[in-house]
Amino acid sequence: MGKKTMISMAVVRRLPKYYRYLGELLRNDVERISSKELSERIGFTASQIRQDLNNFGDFGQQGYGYNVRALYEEIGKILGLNKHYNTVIVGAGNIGQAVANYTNFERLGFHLLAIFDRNPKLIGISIRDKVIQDVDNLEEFLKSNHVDIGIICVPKEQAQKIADIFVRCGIKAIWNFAPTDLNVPDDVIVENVHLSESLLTLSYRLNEAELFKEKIGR
Amino acid sequence: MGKKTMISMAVVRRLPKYYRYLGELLRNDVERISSKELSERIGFTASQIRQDLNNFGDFGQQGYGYNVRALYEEIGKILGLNKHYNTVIVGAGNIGQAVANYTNFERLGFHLLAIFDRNPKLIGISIRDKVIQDVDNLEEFLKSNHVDIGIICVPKEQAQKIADIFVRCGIKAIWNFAPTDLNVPDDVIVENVHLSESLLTLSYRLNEAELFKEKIGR
DNA sequence: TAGATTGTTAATCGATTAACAATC
DNA sequence: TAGATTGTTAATCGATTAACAATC
Repeated sequence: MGKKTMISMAVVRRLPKYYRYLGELLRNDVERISSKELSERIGFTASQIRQDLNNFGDFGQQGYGYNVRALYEEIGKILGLNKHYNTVIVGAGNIGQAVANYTNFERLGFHLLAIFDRNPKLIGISIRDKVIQDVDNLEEFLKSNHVDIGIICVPKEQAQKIADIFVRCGIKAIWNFAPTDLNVPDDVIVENVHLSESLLTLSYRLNEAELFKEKIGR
Repeated sequence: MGKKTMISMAVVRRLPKYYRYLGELLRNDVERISSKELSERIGFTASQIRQDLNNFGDFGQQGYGYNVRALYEEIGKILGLNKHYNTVIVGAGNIGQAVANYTNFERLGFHLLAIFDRNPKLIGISIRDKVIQDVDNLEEFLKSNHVDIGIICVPKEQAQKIADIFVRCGIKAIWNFAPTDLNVPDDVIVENVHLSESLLTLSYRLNEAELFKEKIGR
């Protein structure tokens, strides 16, 4: 009996962490693991682990636990890692170059097809065998190449314009590093990486105790 | 009357977004805004906005709404942006360099003191006027300089070792870009940026509909 | 079989939304 | 004052945890 209900984002965001921990267990030749043991390592409750996994199927076995390799592979499939994705990066500045050079993504099945920038000083330079192309060629490129994921690494002022091109060319998933929110149709998925929001969260937490000490004093 | 209760992370993670939107309004010379108007722009409900802000104080005025500048500044203070932070980056690879070059952080009050790496080819090179130093000098440096935030951009195998040095030298906040979880004492805050988890979340969502189509077929 | 551990239901907890009295 | 909009309480919704029967 299949469940058609969409999975909550809270669950989805834990999946990559399961995958990472199971990969480590696998590399350490651990064959089986109970939700209780995994709980102690990963820091979620055993109950939550069982609930999470049961969203996708019955991967465990009573009295035994979970087979590490089988579960690792199942979660890999759930995450879509049995597939291959073509990506392009737009913006070859610091972050664009960092993402381009992160070879681990290639290993996971994310294949970088091309990099674009509008800066003449960068156009023509190679990053990992990819010549940086003029962003004016982006739309044409997307029309003649199938791209699954568009990666935006341009300044925030240009981000929406690039997103519009992506949408127009049928890209359904955008990985956005620009510090802004993108407007896209409902069928296009945007995953944001907002570094400065992460840093501000850190500075908030660093000051939190103090913040409320002052309040109490009032 | 001050509230001493800690704020939930759900609320905290929305604060930087409020700050960003208020900054934009300010730049567009918007003087006042109601929770309803802000709701339409930022995408949170008006009710949630009022609840969130009331965790920190009474910033609004009945019948008027919120003064944009005042609220912007208040949230800035809440986020700790009225203070100045010294940071160091360990790991001068792609991500380390990208973070070092992100000058916007400087503008927010995060001052980069030094960059470290263990690669002799990188040691001695300058990034934004900072000479990359040998990581063997890290501990000594931290003992003679006050550092608020340690930024980890080394491969995952070395990340815990660096975190241990940070903790030993009294650093209370770590911004971790290594794809691993760090073990630190309770009084040390870790903020993770796990790029590959973000990418896997994206690929999950790209495949979600399909995943459950298959399930139903069974 | 007995012990272990899952899958799953029920209970709890926390976060979001709705409603409205207070008040500018 | 009348209208608008907050601050805040109450209701709802969703996510996590606890409990335990099912079963390997």
